[in-house]
Amino acid sequence: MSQSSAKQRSQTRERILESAELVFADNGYHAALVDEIGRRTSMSKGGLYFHFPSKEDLFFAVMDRLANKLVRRAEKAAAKADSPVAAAEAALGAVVSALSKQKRLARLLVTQGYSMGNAFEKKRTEIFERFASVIRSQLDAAVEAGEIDELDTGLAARVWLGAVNEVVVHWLFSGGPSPSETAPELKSLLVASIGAPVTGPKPESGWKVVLE
Amino acid sequence: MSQSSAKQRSQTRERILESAELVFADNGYHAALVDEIGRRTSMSKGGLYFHFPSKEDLFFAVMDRLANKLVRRAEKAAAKADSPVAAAEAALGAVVSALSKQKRLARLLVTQGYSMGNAFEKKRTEIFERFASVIRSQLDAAVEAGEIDELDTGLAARVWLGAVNEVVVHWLFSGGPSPSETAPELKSLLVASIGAPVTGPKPESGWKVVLE
DNA sequence: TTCAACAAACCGACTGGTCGGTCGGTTTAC
DNA sequence: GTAAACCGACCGACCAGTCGGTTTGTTGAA
Repeated sequence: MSQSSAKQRSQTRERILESAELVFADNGYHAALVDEIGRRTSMSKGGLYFHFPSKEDLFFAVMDRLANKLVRRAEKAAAKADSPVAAAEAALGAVVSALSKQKRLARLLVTQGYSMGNAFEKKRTEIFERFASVIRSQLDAAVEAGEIDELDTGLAARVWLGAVNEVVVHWLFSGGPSPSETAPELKSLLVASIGAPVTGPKPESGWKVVLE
Repeated sequence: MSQSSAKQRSQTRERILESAELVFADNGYHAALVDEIGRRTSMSKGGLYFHFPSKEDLFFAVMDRLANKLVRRAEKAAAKADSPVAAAEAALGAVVSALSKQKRLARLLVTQGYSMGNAFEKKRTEIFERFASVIRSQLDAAVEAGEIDELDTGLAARVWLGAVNEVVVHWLFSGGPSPSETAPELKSLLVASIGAPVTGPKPESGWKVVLE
C-alpha cells in the first residue's frame, strides 16, 4: 500500500544521499560524476534521476542533511551546559569535534560550498548562518545575564566560526594539527575575544573530544 | 633587440593577467572561458597559449600577482605602526580595507581558491599562510616585547584571518555590512582575543579606510 | 486464486553542447 | 632571412541529462 511504498521511497533516497555524500566529499562538486554515485548506490543513472531532478539538487540535499545533523549536535551540546558562555563554547566544541572526526564531512561543509556559481555560495552561507545563530543566541543570553559586556553578538559568532573554519582548512590542506588538538588554545582565544574570563584549559569545560 | 622584446613580452603577460583577473573574478575558475580572456585581451586563444601553458597556470599566476600586491600593502602598513600589536592591527586593517574596496578581488582570494581539486586548495592555503605570517611575526614581536602574554601566535594569526574571511564572505553573499564598516568592532574582538588591552575605536589606530 | 491492467521504479545506450588545448599557417620585428 | 609572436578553425574528451523501454509491485474484477 501507499504507506509502505512511501517508506521504501525515502529509504532509497537515503541510500542515494549516503553515496552522494562520499562521492562529493572525495571529489568536490565538479569532479563528482553522477555515474559514480550511481555505481556506489548500485543504481543506474536513470534511477537516480527518478529520485532527484538534477545533480545540483542532489548536492543541496546532501548539504542540508549534513547541516541538520551538525546543528542538532551543537544544540544538544549547548543544552547541557550550565551558563550561556559555556553553552556557546560547548556548541562550538561539538562542531569542531565532529569535523575532526570526519575529514570528508569537513571538506564538504567547509570548502565545497564555494566551488560553483552564486546559488551554491548562498547555500553555504545559509548553512553557516544556521551555525552562527546557535552560537549567537547563547552569546545574547550571556549578555542578558550580565556574564559579558554588550557587543555585536552576530559579528562575534561569525568571528568564531571563521576562526574554526580557518583552523579546519589549515588542518585539511597543510597537514596542520587536528582541530581537536588545537581546541583548548582556540577556545582561550575566542572566549577572550568576547571579554569573558578565560578559565585555564580544563577538560571539563565542554570540549571533550570523545563525542559520538 | 632581446632586451626590449623581453620587456614587451612581460608587458603582454601583464595585459593578459589583468584580463584574466577580471574574468576569473566574475565567473569563478570553472565558468571562466579562455576564449573570454582572449576577447578581453584582444588576443586569440593561440596567442594566450603562447604565453601560458594552461588555464590552470594562468589562474595561479593571477592569484600570485594578487597575493603579492596585498602582502606588500600589509607589510607597508605594519611598518608604519609604532608598536607590535598596533602593527598587527594595521596589517589586518590594510587587508580588510583592500578587500572592501574591490569585491572582485575579495571573491577571487577568499572563495575561488577552493573551487577545484587539491592542487588549487593548496595554493589558496599557501597564500593565506603568507598573510598569516605577516601578522604572526608582529604578534611574536609583541610577545617578545612583553606587550602581550605568550600564546600560539601561529594559531592566533589564523584565527584573525579566518575571522576576516568569514566577515568578507558574509558581506559578499548575504549583503551584510561592508568589512570596513565592521572593522572597528572586529578589531576589538581580535585584539581582545590575544589578551591585549582594547583601546576604544579610535580612528588613528591604523584602520583608515581610505587606502587606495 | 488468477490474471489483466496500470503505475511506480529502474535501466543504460545515446545525445548534445561545451571547452581546453592543438597546430598549420600568417604576420611582425629585427 | 628567420624566429618570435600571434591567429583561429578544428579536434576530441567529457558528462549531465534524456528517453524508449523493461522490470517490479499493486489492485481489483472475474
